[in-house]
Amino acid sequence: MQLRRAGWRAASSLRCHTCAARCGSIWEQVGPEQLDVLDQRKRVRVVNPGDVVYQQGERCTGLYVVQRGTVALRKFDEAGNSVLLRLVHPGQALGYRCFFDTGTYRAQAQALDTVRLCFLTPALLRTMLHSDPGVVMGMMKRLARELGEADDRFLMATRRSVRTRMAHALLQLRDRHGAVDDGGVLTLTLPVSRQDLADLLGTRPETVARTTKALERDGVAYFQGRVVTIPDLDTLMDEVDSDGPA
Amino acid sequence: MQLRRAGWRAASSLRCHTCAARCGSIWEQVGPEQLDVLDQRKRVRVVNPGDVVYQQGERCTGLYVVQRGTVALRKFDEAGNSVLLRLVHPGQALGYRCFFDTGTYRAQAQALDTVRLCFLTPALLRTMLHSDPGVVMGMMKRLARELGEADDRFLMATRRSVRTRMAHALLQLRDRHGAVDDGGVLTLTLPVSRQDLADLLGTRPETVARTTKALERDGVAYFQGRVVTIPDLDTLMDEVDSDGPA
DNA sequence: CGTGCCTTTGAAGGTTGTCAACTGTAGTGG
DNA sequence: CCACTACAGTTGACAACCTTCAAAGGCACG
Repeated sequence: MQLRRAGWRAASSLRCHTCAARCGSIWEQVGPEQLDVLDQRKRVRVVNPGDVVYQQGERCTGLYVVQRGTVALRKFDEAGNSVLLRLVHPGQALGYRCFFDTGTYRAQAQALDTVRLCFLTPALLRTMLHSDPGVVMGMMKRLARELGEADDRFLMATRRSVRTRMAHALLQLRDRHGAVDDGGVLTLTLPVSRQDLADLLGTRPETVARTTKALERDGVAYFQGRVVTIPDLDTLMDEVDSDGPA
Repeated sequence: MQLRRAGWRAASSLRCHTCAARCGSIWEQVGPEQLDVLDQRKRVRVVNPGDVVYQQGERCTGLYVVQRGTVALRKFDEAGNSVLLRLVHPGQALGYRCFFDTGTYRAQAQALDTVRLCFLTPALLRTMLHSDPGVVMGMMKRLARELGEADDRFLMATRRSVRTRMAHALLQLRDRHGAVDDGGVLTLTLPVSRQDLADLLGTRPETVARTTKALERDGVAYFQGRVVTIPDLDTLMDEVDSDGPA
């Protein structure tokens, strides 16, 4: 069987009905019967930290949904340089762009930690799409939302300073990578390197370093490697608000 | 009838089967019978230059598809300042983001010239989505493609100079707003003001003025109001290529 | 312990944003 | 028909932000 490769598991190792990642995912509105179909026919794949889910340029054979962990989407140019496009978190789909459009992966997907993925063949996805109206709506909703986020990201990149963008990014990482301790201090563990962070913000590593230092100087956030300590969340949010409205 | 407002017309005034905008649109793969359904139940709306298709914040009542003309998507902040997010051309959907997601328009849609739109009620779209597999795939494909374009746009904005972005934008406008004369000279008519062009490029009007002047100085393109004359297309394309690969 | 890579730091310069004034143009009213 | 007004667009001066280049520091890995 083609799927018998490293990282692949039987579907039964993970039940859709109890999957935490399903909230907010494209399967949010799927009925119980269809969930059974999904359960039986999906495949689960586990990818180790740093390993590649798929390579840019590879032929796309189906659709992934992240169930656990964080995936980095990187784009390579001819010279072999890569840019981190964005992060993909649990509940989000992976590779849908080429699945529906080109048929070839237009970016590389790399696991940043131990990642668990659900894989759907085109046939299964088709079945899901046609059997349950909720799936279509769920997918549309997710794509539409990501399109909106792309707009916001463009505005953020072109109209705000790097410092503001950094603050914004930290706030966004809060949900997936943050934790609040007893004293109300927020600690978050960045899933990415400085270089990758620079790519996310649309700037250079040097500027990232200077900006983190500036935020430390002003008591907004403290950076030790990938661990960020934020004493007061409001101070961080003021960083975003104080730089122009909207 | 609610639809009896200025600009609304009966569906019969435009036949889907012969609609030029259908190529590349979400209806590209729709079968003849479903096209008849669409024909009968869709509504056509004509909007005059400068007039608003819908306002930001309005409740979304259905989905538009541009059949003719160019629509500007603008985002307003609390202070009333607006930013041109992007242009929407024939074949592209309008308002799908709020249709599937929030239910409220998150930007204003303004006609830049005389625009003809097809309007679908939620019920009709649902019918289309469920009756014809091609519609679902067509929509997914379009959304996926736009998502990819959003990524490219972000990379363009963060890693290229304004001059390069300007050249790139001119090339993109070529399809919809350009014309080549006998001598191989490309002439394009910008659908937007300098302020709007600045927004599209992610910069300021002053920088746009300086950049247009620089392109004229170097013989790449000549700007007279909204009319741009490009003597040699290759020279323009070199502008994009010469500034880093990919 | 050395090596290599990522990160940081410093210095310098370029690109872009900001502010202000000027120009041109379109629309208005006398 | 022309002056006036209003506003978009341009131009110039300047500053700030950010990038670039270079080198040193730090960390993980062999």
